Formats: sequence, C-alpha cells, structure tokens
Amino acid sequence: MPSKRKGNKRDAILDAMLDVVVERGFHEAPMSLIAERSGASTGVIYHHFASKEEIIQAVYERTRLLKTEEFLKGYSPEMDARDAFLHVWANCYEFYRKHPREMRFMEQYALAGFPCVSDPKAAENQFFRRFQSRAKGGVLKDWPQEILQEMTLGLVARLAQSPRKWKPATLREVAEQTWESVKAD
Amino acid sequence: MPSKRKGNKRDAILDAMLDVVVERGFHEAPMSLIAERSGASTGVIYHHFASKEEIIQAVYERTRLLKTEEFLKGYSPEMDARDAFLHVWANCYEFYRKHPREMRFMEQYALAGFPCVSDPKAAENQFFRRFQSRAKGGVLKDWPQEILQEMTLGLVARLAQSPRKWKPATLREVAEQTWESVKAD
DNA sequence: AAAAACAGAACGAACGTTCGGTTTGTCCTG
DNA sequence: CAGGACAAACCGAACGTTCGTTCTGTTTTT
Repeated sequence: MPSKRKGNKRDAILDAMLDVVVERGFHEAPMSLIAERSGASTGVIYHHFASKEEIIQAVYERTRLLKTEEFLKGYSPEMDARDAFLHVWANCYEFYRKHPREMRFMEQYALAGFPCVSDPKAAENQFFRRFQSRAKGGVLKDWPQEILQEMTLGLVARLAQSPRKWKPATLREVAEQTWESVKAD
Repeated sequence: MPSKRKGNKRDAILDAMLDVVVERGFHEAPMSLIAERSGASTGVIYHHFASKEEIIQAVYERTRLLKTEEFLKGYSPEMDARDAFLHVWANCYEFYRKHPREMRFMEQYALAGFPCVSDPKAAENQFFRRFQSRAKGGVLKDWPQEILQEMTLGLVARLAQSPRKWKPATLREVAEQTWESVKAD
C-alpha cells in the first residue's frame, strides 16, 4: 500500500484505481477493492471524489499530463530534424517502458468508450507540428499526419508494450529506418 | 435486431454482446441489455451459455476464426515475396475496415485481462512464417519477428481503425514503403 | 412423445453510494 | 503557549439498486 505525503490519500486512491483497472479491467474494479488497495475507507473515497467515474477521469487526466511532460523533455524546436526525431523517439520509448501500467490504462480508457474530454494525443500533435509534410514546408513525406504518426510514435508505443526487451542496437536501427521511411525524399 | 437462420438465437446473443461491449465496454454490459438487444430472454441465454464469461469467450473465438480465414484469403506460399506481402497487407486492411467492431472487441478483450486461450495473433504468425528473417533463410531484415510484425500488420490495424478513409493511392505508397523498410537489403 | 428452444418472474450476492460519528490538523484568542 | 473552535480527513456499517444466475413452466421442433 503506497503511502503518500501529508496523510492525504487522494493519490493512493488514484494509484489503486490505476493498478486494479490494468490488472482486472474496468469491469471487476469494485470500489471495495479500491478501498482495500489504497488503504482508504469507502467513506473517505467519496469525500475526495463524487463517484467512481470521477476517479477514473482523474487518473486519465493525471496520466495525460505526465505523458505530455516526459515526451518533450530535452526537446527544442531548433534541433536538427533528424536529431529531434530520434530524440523524441527515445523519450517516447522510455516513457512507455517506465510507465507500462499508465499506458495500458490509457488504451483501455479510450477503447471502453469513456469520454476523452482532453485530447489523449496532445503530446504527439505538439511534436508533429515540427515536422509538417513537405507540401506545407516540412521535411516529411506528403502523407496525412495520422499515418506518419502511426508509423513512428505509434510503432514505438507498441514496441515498448511488448514484454520482451529489445537490444538497444536493434531499437536504434529501427528508429533510423523509420526516419528514412517518413522523411521526404 | 439481427435474426438468424432456424430460429436459433445463439448467434443473435453473440452479436448483441459484441455490439454492447464495443459501445459501452465490458463494464456496463449487463445481461439484461444483452437479452433486450438480442431479442432473447435471460432464460434462453443461459440455455445456450453457462455464464456471461462464456458468451464473451465465444465471441472472441468466433472473431478469431473469421480473422484467420480472411487474412489469408487468396494467399499461397508460392507467390513472389513482395506480391504476397502487398496482398496480405491489403487483405488485412480490408478485414479491419469491414469489421471495425470485431477489431475493437478483440483489443478490449486482450487489454481487459481475459485469458487468451488460443493465440489472438495466430493469423499473423502463420503468414510471417513465410518471411523469416534473412539469418533464417528468409527475405526480411534481421530483426525480431515481433518488431517486423508491428511495423507491418500492426500498422495496418491502426490505419484501418481510424475514422478517416485514406486514399487508395496513399495506402499503396505506404504499403510499398513499408515493404522497403522491412525487406533485407 | 420426447427433446430442444424459449419466456420471464424471482433470488441472493455484490455493487456504488450514503450517512452518522470520530480523529486529525489548523488557526484564532487570551 | 494553552485551549477551544472549526474544518478537513477519515472510518465502516448500512442502504437501495442492479447484476448474474436460477427456476418453473410453456412453446416449438423433430
């Protein structure tokens, strides 16, 4: 049971919801279990949150913010295009590797039909504005952004999700080959 | 309410479960709604299936079989490597386009922690045996199969999932570029 | 006439939520 | 610095609802 600062159990409740949803799915995530895992009583849970759904939304929002921050860490628009691409690729892989539970939660959240009030791909979009297609003065192939995104960061997400750990050399090769695939000729 | 042959409601129940799960998630998929949507009473549902979970497993298995069949339609191991690749790529895209609900169900099923008794990627694996990496006498880059799979059929799955409909010319270009990315130099 | 398919009311269990009361923290006043 | 007052944090039993499942009986098929 992860205890947090100041005797406040709000974060512990969010952590518990994240864990339980990832382990067992939104079905089979009863409040009684959230209470047990977080070390909070059902009473205090409803002191912090109005409903179960509000907890889930809060986990979503907290994770979305964390992702946006870590994605763009150490990136600046002045970087050379290829370097910037490989840098964010690595950031992205690192994030998903370090936060596999958060990643699974986000995917399940979107798939299960919860309302995504704020764009879950905000981080990706922000980055891709740097690399607009050549027709718009960018350096990438003249394909729709969504396709380019799936070929690059979408691929990273799924590679990081795998239980296998890839050799750094292989990952580097994949990243470089990907860059070759999407950059304008 | 899709009615089926022979007055048998088994299929209608599976269809209803598929629809409801995709629309609302495994949570919020009560039997009462399955009964209403399928036009079957709760009594007859439990005549055909032992439990709610068994219905879900049956939907999973039915979809998995359908997918395996359609993936490899018109494919034979004697085809030229590049042609075979592009052919199955197109099959794959078509399948996901024609069966978006089935696709979402399968993803949610795997994510929500249901036991995958039979390999959900059986179709992909069967196809990829044709294209083993060069180190094993194949024609693809010497990367792990899982990576190659994500770069190719995994990408198709994502593209087909998008609400946007891509131009056939663009798709063809993406397919060809993908082949260039994964084939051995 | 026997079996399979079907209907829908009913049941117990489990769920999300509420409620009354207790502890802990904070800050004001003398 | 003591003490009292107010609020926020907290607990867990209890409530009403809804869920998955069962049961008894009816209709349809073979």
